Amino acid sequence: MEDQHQIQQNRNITEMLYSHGVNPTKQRRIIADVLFARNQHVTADQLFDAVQQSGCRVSKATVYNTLGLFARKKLIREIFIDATRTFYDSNNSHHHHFYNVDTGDLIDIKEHLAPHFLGPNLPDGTAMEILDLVIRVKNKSP
Amino acid sequence: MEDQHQIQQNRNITEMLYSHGVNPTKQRRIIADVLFARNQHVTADQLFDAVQQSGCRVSKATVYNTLGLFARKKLIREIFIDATRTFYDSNNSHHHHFYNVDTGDLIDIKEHLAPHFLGPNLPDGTAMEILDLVIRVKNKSP
DNA sequence: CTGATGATTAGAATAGATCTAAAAATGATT
DNA sequence: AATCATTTTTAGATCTATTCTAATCATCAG
Repeated sequence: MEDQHQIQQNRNITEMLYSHGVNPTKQRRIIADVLFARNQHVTADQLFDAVQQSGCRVSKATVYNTLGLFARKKLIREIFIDATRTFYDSNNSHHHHFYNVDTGDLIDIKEHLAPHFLGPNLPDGTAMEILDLVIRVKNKSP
Repeated sequence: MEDQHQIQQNRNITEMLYSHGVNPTKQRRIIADVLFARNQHVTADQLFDAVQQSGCRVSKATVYNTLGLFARKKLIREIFIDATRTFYDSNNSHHHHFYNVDTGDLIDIKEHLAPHFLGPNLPDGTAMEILDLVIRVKNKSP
């Protein structure tokens, strides 16, 4: 039963990698497995630890390379909080984030709430510090 | 005439520092002078170079400390592009940014354009890569 | 099997930022 | 002016997230 579920999970992950143009190597499947186990925000370091804990051995360089690759292939999103905090978000759907500068928590903003920033929709017990919006653009190919 | 303007500029900067609760020391005035000479986006490193070029000597540590202080005191804004790119924006008014991933340019978005992101308002010759919105909140003081 | 290509790895290297401890400046008090 | 406390600056060391390097390993077409 568990095995059945695990096999299904592996198949899904392999599919997902393929469909995003990522060659599903062993390490990439391990990393994806941990990363997509649930929607979550992780740092490269946290993910490295989580992979270790799962009993598999993947080097830290591979974790960094793979997260970069996944982000480039739009499997996941990179979120730059500050110079020492880069999160990876396995939830690929259109949404934004609250970041609590006191606690370091990164919290999802449901997309439909986005127009209501100025209303009373901040997380309980928090006040807005600053809203930073960066739109990354790229040069149009000619 | 130039001197007169410079004196006025210095007075303005001293005022500005005071009014934001920053003790206007020599180095801080030098840094503010270069930083506010025009609205601009600079990295700590670029600012350090610019200060050098202006003929004044301020250590790099002081540049970092001072930029951090100014940001904390809301004289300027910190913009985190990625793990190795932190910009400081001397334009304190309410606005956002385009970042060109190909060129590394940081370009202002006029606030009133913000609701029209999806329209044809991107910088010429560019296409949207990703829109990242992070709202930084802090715990309400009890 | 053989060679080519791509992936992974450990550890070194890099770079932005921060820390440290000492020196210098400032300012208040006598 | 001399003393003391406080703040600021500084050079250099240190930290830490990330990237690089060069060697090894895996995969697969022929």
